[in-house]
Amino acid sequence: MDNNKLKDQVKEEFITYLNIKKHRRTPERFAILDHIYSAKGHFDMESLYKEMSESSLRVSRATLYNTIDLLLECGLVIKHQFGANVSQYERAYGNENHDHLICTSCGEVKEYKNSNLFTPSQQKRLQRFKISYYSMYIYGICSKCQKKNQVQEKKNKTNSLTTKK
Amino acid sequence: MDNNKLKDQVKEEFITYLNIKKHRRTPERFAILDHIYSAKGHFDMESLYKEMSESSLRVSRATLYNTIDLLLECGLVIKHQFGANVSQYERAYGNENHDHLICTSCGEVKEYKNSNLFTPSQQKRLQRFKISYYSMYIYGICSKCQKKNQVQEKKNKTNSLTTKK
DNA sequence: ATGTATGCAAACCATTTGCAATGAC
DNA sequence: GTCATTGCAAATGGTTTGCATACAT
Repeated sequence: MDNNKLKDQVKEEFITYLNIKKHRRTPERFAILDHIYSAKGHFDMESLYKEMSESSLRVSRATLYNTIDLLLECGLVIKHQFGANVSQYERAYGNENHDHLICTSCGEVKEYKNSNLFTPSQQKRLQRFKISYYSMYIYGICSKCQKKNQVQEKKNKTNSLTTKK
Repeated sequence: MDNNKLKDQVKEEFITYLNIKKHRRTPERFAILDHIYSAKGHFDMESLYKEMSESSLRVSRATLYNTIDLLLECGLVIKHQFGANVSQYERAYGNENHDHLICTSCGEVKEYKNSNLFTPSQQKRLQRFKISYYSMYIYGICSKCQKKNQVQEKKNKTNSLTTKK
């Protein structure tokens, strides 16, 4: 399987990072990384905790948060805070580069493939800032909610007309 | 003053929104909008609360949160969650369009002017999503922290050499 | 007069922290 | 053997909520 290759690669990268930082290579840390790279898409801490509770190696919330911090620092995981109370995460590799469409009405988050990187002039202006990754959040109203709103507005109109009479 | 003109404009827009939604036009709501449009840049709820406590019309935290929700909904204020625990806000008008450079090392957030809008082909693909605004967050290491890290790494090297002896 | 909006304080809940026990080195 | 890491449970703190009072309509 192709995903196993990726898993090995990120594990290697994680080990290198742990060695440099002189952190220990615990089974919990590898299990968490492995689990995160078993699926694409967004996840939050609660779902990760529950999923891992049912897996071979159960880990505590504290360890989950600790390990996520390490994975964020070495760039293997990306963190998003779209507007809800819970932070969302996703693996950094094996996902296509994408922006996020966030509906401010229903909260739905959709991925939107968009591979426009920085132009040379932008790169130049950013030269002193070492980019590790970037996130584009596009807020608006999704098509479903637009329709819902239209229906709602029609209702309101009818109501105000009848009440005015 | 030019800013007063903007204040009047956004107040008008807010009134229109309140009327449509049949919300009341309370002095607190206008005071909060006015205060937010008195300065550029980011702010959080705590600083807004403290500043307004010292102003002519004191408002409670509850009202602050209620009103910010309204201002978000009608698009007069933008909300950011850069990674720290507190949400950051900024006024939507009178600020140049800008992206955000967020240093993952020290947490500093810098604005970066960047007026590249969506290309026609992107617009087309987004046609069913009604964009109200978008935020570009660029994570990385700022120049200051890069320097700090270099110094740190040199130290580590020296230490490991001496300990190896 | 009516019912929405405010202020206060308590509740909520994701995340962080303190500490004893574990296990990587 | 040493000390970083884990798991547990308690603490934290930004945000939300419930309810009595105030006030916009």
